[in-house]
Amino acid sequence: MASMTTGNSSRADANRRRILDVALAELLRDPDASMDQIARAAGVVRRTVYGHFPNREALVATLVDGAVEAVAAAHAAGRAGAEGPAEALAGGTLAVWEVADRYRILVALARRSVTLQGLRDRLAPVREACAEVLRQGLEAGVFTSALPAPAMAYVHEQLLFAVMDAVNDGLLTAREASRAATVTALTAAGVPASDATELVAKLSVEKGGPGG
Amino acid sequence: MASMTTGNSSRADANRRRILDVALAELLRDPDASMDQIARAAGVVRRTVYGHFPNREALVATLVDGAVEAVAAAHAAGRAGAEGPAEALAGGTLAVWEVADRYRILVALARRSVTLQGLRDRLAPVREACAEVLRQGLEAGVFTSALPAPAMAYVHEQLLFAVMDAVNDGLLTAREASRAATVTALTAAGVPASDATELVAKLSVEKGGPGG
DNA sequence: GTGCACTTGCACAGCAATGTGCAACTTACT
DNA sequence: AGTAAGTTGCACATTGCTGTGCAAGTGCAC
Repeated sequence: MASMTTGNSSRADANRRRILDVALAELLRDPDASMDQIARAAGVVRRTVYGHFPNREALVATLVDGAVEAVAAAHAAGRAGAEGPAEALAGGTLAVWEVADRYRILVALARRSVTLQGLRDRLAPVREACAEVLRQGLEAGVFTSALPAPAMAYVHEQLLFAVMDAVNDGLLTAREASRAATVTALTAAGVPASDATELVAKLSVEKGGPGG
Repeated sequence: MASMTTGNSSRADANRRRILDVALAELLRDPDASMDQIARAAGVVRRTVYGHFPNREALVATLVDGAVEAVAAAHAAGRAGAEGPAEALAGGTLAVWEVADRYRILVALARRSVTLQGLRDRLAPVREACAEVLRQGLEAGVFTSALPAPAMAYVHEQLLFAVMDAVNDGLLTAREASRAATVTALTAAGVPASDATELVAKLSVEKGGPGG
């Protein structure tokens, strides 16, 4: 057991992955899930988890690192090559939605937790990038809002989670949620509903989004 | 100590109130705040808290009851006498904002917590009332959205919290937040920005909101 | 200044979770 | 078969929180 971190058996590696996967889901369901709950859900004994991660904090940190990275990458990729703030906002939103399942846990964790407040900070760069896009849009007159750009970024973030909740509760399907969330995000930024719908439809087709 | 629930000394009553007040703030800061944290924050010993509330659950329940009631009442009052869905939505939003400080804890608690998941249900009536207003607005063509009315209600709710967070983080002042949040809520529902601003300005004056 | 209502300060039992140590056991590879 | 990495099943110490019991204290009212 000494070199469980360095050594690479197929089994050990698979277990590690599965523990991380399951932990993500389990912590989403209950941010206070115990190591035992996670271990059992992963089909493993608690002691084994401690073989892969020195403590709970390390496990969660690994999880958070991966999720933050994935979201940041998706957001950046979604904005790449966009023409104008509206396209950038829509593209980033659509892209982030792709990793939504993993993103959810982030905020579920960030909401509570004395232990994990650093997480909000970790996510700040993404929010700032978003705020910058919003700022440009306001300046260019593409966006309109009673709120300053940074506050709009907060709204944008929460708006996505609201739609995720709605999906979870069966109020709309995951298929339609992606575009609906993006349209709503643009609308909340003051883009006329018709323009927002049109833009998102165009981007969805380009990027090969769901439906047609 | 036998009749602390029935008897009424000025001191005991004041303590009870202060415990509830402080608990609200303390649980907002950390939904997992212990009885000891709450007690100390209220300038009291843990044992004393147990004199007023049989257990942690009862304390939180009292808190929740009060907050839910206040929010529901404010929401209803804000919609009273409104002409059309737009006014109803704006009025309800402005009114709810008044009790925002207490409302925040509700969702902070509802988000996590295996113990308190019933809270989301308790809040459901308010959300449903909101959804009904939204539905009427969609039907009347006053609102436009890619989302069904119930999902819009989710967005509406989260939008308010996003603005609250923004206020907490100093992105805008509490003074301007009330109207800005309401305008944004209307805008997210597809109401043109200019119309939304105008309507909210009118309502703010009528109801004697902040600023003018 | 006596009594009552409430508060305090301890002490206690109980529980749930964390993190470790160690001796078996199972796989997989050779 | 034999070896090594990984897994399991306990046992254990520790910690933090809950809820309760009881005796001594404090303030207010009459």
